[in-house]
Amino acid sequence: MITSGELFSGLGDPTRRAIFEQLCREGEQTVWMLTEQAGVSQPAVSKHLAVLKHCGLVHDRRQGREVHYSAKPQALAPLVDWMSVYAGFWRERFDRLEDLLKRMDQ
Amino acid sequence: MITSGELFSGLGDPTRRAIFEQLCREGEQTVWMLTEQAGVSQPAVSKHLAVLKHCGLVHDRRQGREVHYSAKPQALAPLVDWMSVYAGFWRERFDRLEDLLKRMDQ
DNA sequence: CCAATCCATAACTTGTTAGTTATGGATTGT
DNA sequence: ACAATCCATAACTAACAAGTTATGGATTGG
Repeated sequence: MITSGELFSGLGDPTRRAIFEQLCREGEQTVWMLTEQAGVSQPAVSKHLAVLKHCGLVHDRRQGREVHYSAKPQALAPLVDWMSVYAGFWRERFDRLEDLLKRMDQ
Repeated sequence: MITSGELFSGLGDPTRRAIFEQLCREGEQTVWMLTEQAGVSQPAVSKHLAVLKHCGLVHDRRQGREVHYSAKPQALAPLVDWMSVYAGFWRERFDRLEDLLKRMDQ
């Protein structure tokens, strides 16, 4: 299982977070599409995607010579759990999110 | 204002996160108490505390020659907001899926 | 007043990581 | 079959971050 720690450091890098955010916003994207936006080289993007994949934050689907990546926001669940413990103040706001993620788990 | 990015990298380090968690769990602590738990030298702890303070995650109160640190979980707010947005992308998709399933039932 | 304590900063070392270029495997189109 | 495209990996470099020891300021106790 992925820990909140791995997710924190996985999303700690700005470029990597931007890639994940783009996948969330715009849906499935090829490596090349992500590279155009990222402002870094294609191998750099591939490495970031490997890290995100290890965290379970993205899924890849090969189609011909293209690889399509998509976001898996459910993988944020351990972060939600961590936050609900340490951000007691926002307990209520988070209960709703937790419910949603649990429904997805089923 | 502190961005979610600064919080992600601020909490990305395991030692730093452990310090913050200890402050959340056990309340106000001196630097020395934190050092005993942290497993690293006192200057290392001080540097981590400086980072956490820059993120607004801790507050320090000097009393004599001791400095008491305490957690400020409210500073996690930008992270909560970030999560709401990007866990929300999942919800939209889930809703669309629900719609689709409903239409298929008919 | 002097020694001891608590902490922060400075200076430095080292390990990690994000970036690069080079390359090769797999696939497609001609 | 061949050239071109898409992507991942390897190998390397450079930058940063986290650790160390050394030091000094501030405070307390004797």
